Amino acid sequence: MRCQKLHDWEVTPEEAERIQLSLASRIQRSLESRAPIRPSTVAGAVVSAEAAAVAVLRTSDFAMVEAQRVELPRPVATPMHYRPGLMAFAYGPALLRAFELVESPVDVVMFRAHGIAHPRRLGLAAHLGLLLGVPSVGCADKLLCGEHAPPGLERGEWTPVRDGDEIIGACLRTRGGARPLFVSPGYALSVEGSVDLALLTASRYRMPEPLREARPLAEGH
DNA sequence: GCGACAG
DNA sequence: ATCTTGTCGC
Repeated sequence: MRCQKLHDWEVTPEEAERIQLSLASRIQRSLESRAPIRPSTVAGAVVSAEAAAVAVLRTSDFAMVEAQRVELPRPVATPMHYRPGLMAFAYGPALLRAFELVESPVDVVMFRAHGIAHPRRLGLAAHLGLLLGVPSVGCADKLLCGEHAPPGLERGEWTPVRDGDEIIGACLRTRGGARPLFVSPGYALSVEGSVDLALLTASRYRMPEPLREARPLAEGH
């Protein structure tokens, strides 16, 4: 996959936040097109302290058709250097190198991170979706910002995540009785479209299949 | 102002 | 990441 270069990655935290604010307006425009998506392939992208991994799955049978892994440069993502809200600046370069290795066509990407459910509306999933020019969704275990009511216990039930007047994501029950997942639009998808994609890709398990496949690639080896 | 804070 | 609890795989 090819990726657009819109800015430097080696920047101060203050500069990183300015970049996020300037890119967030492009995301906003991309969310206006709320065409329902019927992907034939979905990629999952996961990072760990050691590596970034991308797994490409076919939606017909959820078989993995390609996997790529890139080790992180040693000093970048140590806990000491990680800042909530700036995750993309810690892991973005390695993730994009993994995407550059991907040869298969990818219709949509799911990230184990937030999309627009972010203090400046540019979580890693939104940021990288924009640079890749591919619709994307963020799927996280816990909230970074915003408020929500607890969703019902049945699979498919969800409540909006709100920050002030804005709806920035969904608290979604992807599996009955299990802890909900926080889903938010990345690039070129609405909240409803993001919920639909999460439910399409997660059936037996709480976590969407592309992320379940990518996780051990990022951690293992 | 203080603490919490995606991975 | 790290900790704890609830998720997940047998």
